Amino acid sequence: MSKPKSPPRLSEAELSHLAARFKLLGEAMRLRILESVCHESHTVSEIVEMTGSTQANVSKHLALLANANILERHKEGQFVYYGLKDKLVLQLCALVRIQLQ
Amino acid sequence: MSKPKSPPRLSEAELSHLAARFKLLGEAMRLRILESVCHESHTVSEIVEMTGSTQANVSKHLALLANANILERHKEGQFVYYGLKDKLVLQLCALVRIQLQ
DNA sequence: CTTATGTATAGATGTATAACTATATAGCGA
DNA sequence: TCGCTATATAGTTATACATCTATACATAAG
Repeated sequence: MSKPKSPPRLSEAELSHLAARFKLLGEAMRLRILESVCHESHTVSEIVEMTGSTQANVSKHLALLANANILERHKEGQFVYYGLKDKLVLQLCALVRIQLQ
Repeated sequence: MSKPKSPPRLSEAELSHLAARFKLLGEAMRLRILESVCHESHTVSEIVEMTGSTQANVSKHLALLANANILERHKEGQFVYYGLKDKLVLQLCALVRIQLQ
């Protein structure tokens, strides 16, 4: 006989990680950055231009997204290119956009 | 002849809504609340007990989630039941959990 | 009505963090 | 070497917000 199947609760750690992931996507500027690199990699300066934010601000957000393995970073000479590493975020955005009609 | 297809950029408003949605999910306590009602509706008191937070705090989060149409709310006598309205958030969580391995 | 219980809200506090300015680091060209 | 450009980081400020305590509101019971 099986137990009354208690729902498989998420651990504290899992919840925190999940929340942290969502929190990263919960900022318009970061979404704009993701949008700007969703098709091809770009340098920081290009992303600054595309998003209309300041260099320092963009650089910080890029670091956050790269640390979370959402973006990949590679250096070419004096330029640093950022590109979308975790394509799944596009699916997430698409799903949520459907939710919002 | 077609233009070089510029990516269909999200409007400011869309970006904000998208970010707001993600931000709602970017809080461990709210995820815990969602988890507690993902199978069946529960009263505020029950959710307070399940989540281990305070009544005031839970009530506030429930209001946020209900206003965002993620939870549905109905009153029965002196009790208020909250239940999952937007089942899509479960898919979102599942997807992100996969991302995190 | 009065009391008890369930839920919501108001106000205060602490913390996290986005964005800014300024500066530091790194690599290229002269 | 020096200067120029690209990127990162440090320090500051302002704001958002999670949480707490206390209180208000709503409903049921006596």
